[in-house]
Amino acid sequence: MKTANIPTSESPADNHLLAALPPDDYGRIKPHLESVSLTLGEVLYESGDRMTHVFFPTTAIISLLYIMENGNTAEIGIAGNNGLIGVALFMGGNTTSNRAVVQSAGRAFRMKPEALREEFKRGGVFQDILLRYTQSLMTQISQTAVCNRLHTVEQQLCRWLLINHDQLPADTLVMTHDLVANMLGVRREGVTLAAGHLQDLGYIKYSRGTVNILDRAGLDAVCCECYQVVADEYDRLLGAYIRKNLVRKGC
Amino acid sequence: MKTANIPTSESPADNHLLAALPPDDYGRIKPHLESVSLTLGEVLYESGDRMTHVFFPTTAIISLLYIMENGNTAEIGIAGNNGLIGVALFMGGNTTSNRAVVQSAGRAFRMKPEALREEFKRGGVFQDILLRYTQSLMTQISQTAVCNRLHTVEQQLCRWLLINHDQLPADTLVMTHDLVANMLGVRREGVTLAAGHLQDLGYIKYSRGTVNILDRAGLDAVCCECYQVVADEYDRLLGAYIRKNLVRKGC
DNA sequence: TGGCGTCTGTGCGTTATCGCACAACGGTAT
DNA sequence: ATACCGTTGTGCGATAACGCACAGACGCCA
Repeated sequence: MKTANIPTSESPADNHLLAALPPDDYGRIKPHLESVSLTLGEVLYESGDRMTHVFFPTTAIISLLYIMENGNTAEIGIAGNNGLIGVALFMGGNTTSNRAVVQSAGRAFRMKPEALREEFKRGGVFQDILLRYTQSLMTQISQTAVCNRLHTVEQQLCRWLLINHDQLPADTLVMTHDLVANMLGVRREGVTLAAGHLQDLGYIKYSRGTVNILDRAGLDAVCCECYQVVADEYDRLLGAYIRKNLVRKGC
Repeated sequence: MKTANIPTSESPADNHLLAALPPDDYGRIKPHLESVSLTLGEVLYESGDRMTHVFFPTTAIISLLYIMENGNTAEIGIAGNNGLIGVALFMGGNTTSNRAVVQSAGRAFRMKPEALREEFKRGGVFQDILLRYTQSLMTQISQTAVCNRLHTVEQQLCRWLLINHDQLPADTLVMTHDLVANMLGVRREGVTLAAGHLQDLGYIKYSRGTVNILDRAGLDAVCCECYQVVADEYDRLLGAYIRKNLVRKGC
C-alpha cells in the first residue's frame, strides 16, 4: 500500500515526461516552466477556447471532458504526472473540443505555446516524447470508446479508480459518487450501487467524498482488460525513455 | 443525390490530404506513392503488427477496429479519401493496438515508412497536415466514445451511414447488417431493427448487403450531434488547406 | 446542541439492449 | 428446377441502466 509522501519542494522531474528528457533538452526547457497550483474543479480550458498554456501535472490530475449539447458529460481522457494537457498546441489546432478540468487538486508546471512550439520544431527527443504521448492518449481515448460500449458500470468504475490511484501518492481519492458519475457519463445511483458492491467485497472503503483503495488486486480482478491495455501501451511507447532516465538518475 | 462517377484513372490528388500539399511537397512525395487496389475485408494491419506502409485512400474506405479479448469488435475510427491510415508511423510507435480493415473496396496510395518519416522530419506543410489530421482523428475517436455512451443504436447507425456516404462517389453502400453490427459493437438484430425503422421512414432502402441512401437530410435529423461535431472539427483543422488548394486548381 | 446542506441508500416502473432460437427470404450454383 | 447458404425478420425472456422520488446519514457551522 502506498503512503502519503507529499514533497516539500517540487521539481519538473516529478512529471514523467519532463523527467525523461536528456539533460540538454531539460536544461533548455526548464526556464520556460512555471509552477502553478491547481484547485479541484478548476477549468484549465473550455471547449473551443484558445489555449494559453500546456500543462505538465506533477501532483494534480486533469480530466478531459466532453460536454454534450444537452449538458451530459463524459470523460474521454485523463492525465496526471505521466502526461500533459494541451496536445492541440503542438498538433496544430490550438483549441480542442473538450473541457480540461482539475479532477484532483495539486500542482503542475505550465509552459507558453510559443516556447513549446519552438522546442517542438527542433525535432529532437522532446518532439518524439510529445508525439509518443499523444499516441498513448489516442489509445486511452480508443479504449474509453470500447469500454463505454462493451463493459459494465462496475468495471468502468474499477478502471477509473485504478487510473487515478496510479497518479496519486496515497491511497485516498477525493471524489463523490456524483462527480464520478459525471466522469463516466452514467447515473449517480449507478455509481452508488457499483461502489457499494466494491465496498462489500472489501476492495474499497468510502464515505462522503473520499475513497480509500484497500485492495488493488481485487479491483484489478473485477476490472475489464481496458486498464491494462492502456497501461501496457503507455509503457511500450514511453517506457524506454522513462526507465533509461531513472537508471541515469540512479533510482 | 450523388451519382456514380468512377474515374478511369486515379491521381494521388483524389486523396484530400495529398491534394492539399503545395506543389513542391507534392512533387517530392509523389514518386514515393504506389497505387494499390484494396478488396473488401482485406486487413491492412493487425493489432500489434509492425506496419509496412502508410495508406492514403482515394476510393477505398478503411475502418480502425478494436478487438476485445473475447472477440467482440468495435470501430473506433474510419478513414477514406479525406484521411490516411497509419498515424503510428510518424507518431513514433510503429504499431497500434487496432486492426485496420477495408470496409469498402477501392484504391489507395501507399508509401513506405522511411520516405514518410524523412518527409515528416522536414517539418513543413506535410508535417503540419499529418499532425492536424491526427488531431481530427482524435476528435473522431473521442466522439465515438461519447456516442457509445450516450446515444441509441439508431442514432449511431445514422452517423455511420453519413460518414461512409461522405467518402463514396455514389449513394450505394455495400454492407450487411452483421457487418455494421460488428463495426458499431452491437447485435445484428439491433441493426436490423434500426435499419428497418429508417427504411420505414423512407430514408434508406436496403436488400441483402447493399444500402441506398435516399434522404440524407432525414438521416441528419435522426442522427445525434456527433456526426456534425467531427465534420466541423475536420474542417476547422484542415479546411483552410483543402479549400486553398481547390481554389488554386480552379475548382 | 440543533439545524442545514451535501452525500449516500433504496425502491419502482420504464426503456434499451442483450442472447438465443428459428422462420422466411433471395440469390447462386449444380 | 432445386438445393443451399447467406441475409434478414421476429419473438421471446433476461439484464443493465435509466429517470425520478424520497429517506437516511454525516459533517459542518451557528
